[in-house]
Amino acid sequence: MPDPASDPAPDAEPTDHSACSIARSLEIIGDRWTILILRDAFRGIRRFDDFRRDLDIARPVLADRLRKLVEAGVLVKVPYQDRPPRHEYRLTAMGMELSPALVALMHWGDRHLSEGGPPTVLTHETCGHELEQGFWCATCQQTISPGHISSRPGPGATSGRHDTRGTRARTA
Amino acid sequence: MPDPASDPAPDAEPTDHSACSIARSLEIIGDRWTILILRDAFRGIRRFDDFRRDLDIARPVLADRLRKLVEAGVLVKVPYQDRPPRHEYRLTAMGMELSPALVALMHWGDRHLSEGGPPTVLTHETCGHELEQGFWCATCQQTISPGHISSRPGPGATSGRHDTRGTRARTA
DNA sequence: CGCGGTGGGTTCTGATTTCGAACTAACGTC
DNA sequence: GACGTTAGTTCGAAATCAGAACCCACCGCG
Repeated sequence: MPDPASDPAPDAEPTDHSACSIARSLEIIGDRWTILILRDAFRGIRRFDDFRRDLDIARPVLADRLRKLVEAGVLVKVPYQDRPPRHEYRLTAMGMELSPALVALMHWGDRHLSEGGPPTVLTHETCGHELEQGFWCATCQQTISPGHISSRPGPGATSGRHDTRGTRARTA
Repeated sequence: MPDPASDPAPDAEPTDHSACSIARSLEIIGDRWTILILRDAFRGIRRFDDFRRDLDIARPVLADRLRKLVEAGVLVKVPYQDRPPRHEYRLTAMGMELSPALVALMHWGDRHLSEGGPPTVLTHETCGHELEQGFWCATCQQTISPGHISSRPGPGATSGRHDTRGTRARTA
């Protein structure tokens, strides 16, 4: 069980960034505006001007980010009227699968950056109770705490180990 | 049960960004380099020069990002020798709690951006089986699919609803 | 003691990017 | 036919970036 605290500096060879999924993801959504655009998309915003108004973002920047997101397959342009050709931007399935990442970011902000009371809480629609985001072992049918996670790097992974768990809060 | 697909453009009033946890989080980690630095930190890298070598990042940029992360409380400087004063950068508890976000990003990249084989897989340390990241209802003792999530905005949340689920892949 | 090497930076450049304000364009409406 | 709406593009100013050089404290070496 590797523990970063007892394992000072494993390697120094430059990581091949093109082979790291995080780096690849960041090439698409690694931009402050882009993530806020996606957040708005999850909130139901779809039209150019609504994004612009809500985000108070410059038009060229918005146009650029939307274009890139469409190119990447995260959003699609769906026409909603013909005779001035107008379309809206919708999340694709690929885009929707970013939801865990957005939620994780929101939770982190909630926990550590908010002052005054509990912010957004996700609830189970059928029972109404609070949900937590975590890791689930389908075989053992139980949730896993970060301390019990190993990683097995596949072909597309960064070289070597890639612990995403932490050192049990010992470092703080 | 709000569904973005049947609910075209809910609002146009500008969102108060300072009141959105995602926006607040992005103020700290909303930067390509910053996230890569954190990824490295999770991999066990701790020293200035190791970050620099691994990321191939310019010194001033690295120094700036590390300083900001320390200011924000995501990293701490821990001295590891005295007589040339040297220190390493370690994740705080707060920093470690970014792990779900990083993992979500990695998973997304793995699923949608990787070519050729399955990349990094997280496994349950005790049973060895593959883990999935998801939502868990502690009351019902079951995982929840994105379609069964509601959100209840608290004081620190964005105004109104904040669906993080999507429109059941209908949009693609 | 003088000299190079190392870790951890800062300061100074220019080159990119990013941004916002203004303009374009196509259409609908009064 | 002047005006508003939607969705952009073009253009110059401003922030950001990378890179090279420089600094400093220390260590080991001869």
